[in-house]
Amino acid sequence: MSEEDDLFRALADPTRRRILDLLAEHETLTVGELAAHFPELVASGISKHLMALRAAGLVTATRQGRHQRYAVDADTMARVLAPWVAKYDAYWSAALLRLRGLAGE
Amino acid sequence: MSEEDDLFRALADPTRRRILDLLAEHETLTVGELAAHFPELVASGISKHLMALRAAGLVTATRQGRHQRYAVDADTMARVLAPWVAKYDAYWSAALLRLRGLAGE
DNA sequence: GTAATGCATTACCGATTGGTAAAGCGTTGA
DNA sequence: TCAACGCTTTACCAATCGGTAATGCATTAC
Repeated sequence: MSEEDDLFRALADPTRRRILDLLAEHETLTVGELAAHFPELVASGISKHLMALRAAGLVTATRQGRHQRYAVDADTMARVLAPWVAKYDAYWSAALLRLRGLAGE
Repeated sequence: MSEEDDLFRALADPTRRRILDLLAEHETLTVGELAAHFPELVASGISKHLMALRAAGLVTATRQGRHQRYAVDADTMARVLAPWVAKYDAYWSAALLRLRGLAGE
C-alpha cells in the first residue's frame, strides 16, 4: 500500500478532514480539545481517526505530560499531496480562469 | 452528502485515481480503451468506477455512437478541490521550501 | 501508594465498498 | 430484422470501514 493510497484513504472521511481543519486553525490540539468539537462522537472514535491520520503521515503527535498534542504534518502534504495536485493544476487553473470570467471579474 | 465528500470518497480508490491519470494523459478515452489498462478487472468494474467519478463530478461522459467517451471534468476540480487545497497551501509551501533546502538546491 | 485522568487498543457490530457474474439496453452492421 | 457490440445495471459476496463499549496503560494528583 503506497503512501499516496494511505493519504487519500485518510482524506476520504469528512470527520478526518474536519480534524485537519481544526488542527490547521489552532496549530495544535489535544485529543480532548478535539473531542469537544465532536459531541456526537465518543472519545475512542476520535482517537481512531487520529491514528488513521497519523498512519497517513498527515498529523504528528507529541506527548506532553498525560496529554497528546496533535498537529498537521506539512511535510507529508508537501511530499505526497502537492505533486499529485500539480498534475491537475493545468486543468483547473484554466477552469478557474473560466469561473472568474463568469463571475464578471 | 456534500460535493466535497463525494469528491474525496471518489479519490480514495487507487483504481479511480489511475483512471483520472489515464484520462488526463489521453484527453479522452472510451470504457473499452480504459479497460485495456486494467487486465485484472472486469469491464463492469471499470464502469462502476466511472459512475463514481461521474457522480463526484470528476469526469464527464459524452455518447459517441455506441461508445461512451470519458474526460476529466476540470470545472469540478477547480470549484471543489482547489479551494480545499488552498487552505493548506501555506503549510506545504513552507514545507516544500524546506525539502528543496535539504536537496541542496 | 492509590485513585483519577487522558488517551490507545481491542473486540465487536451494522453499513459501505470493491469486486464479479449475469441480465438489460441502446446502437450499429449484416 | 436481428445478431453482435459496448456499456450499464442489478444481484450478490467478501472485505473494509466508522462507530461504540470495554479494557489497558502511562501519567499526574491526592
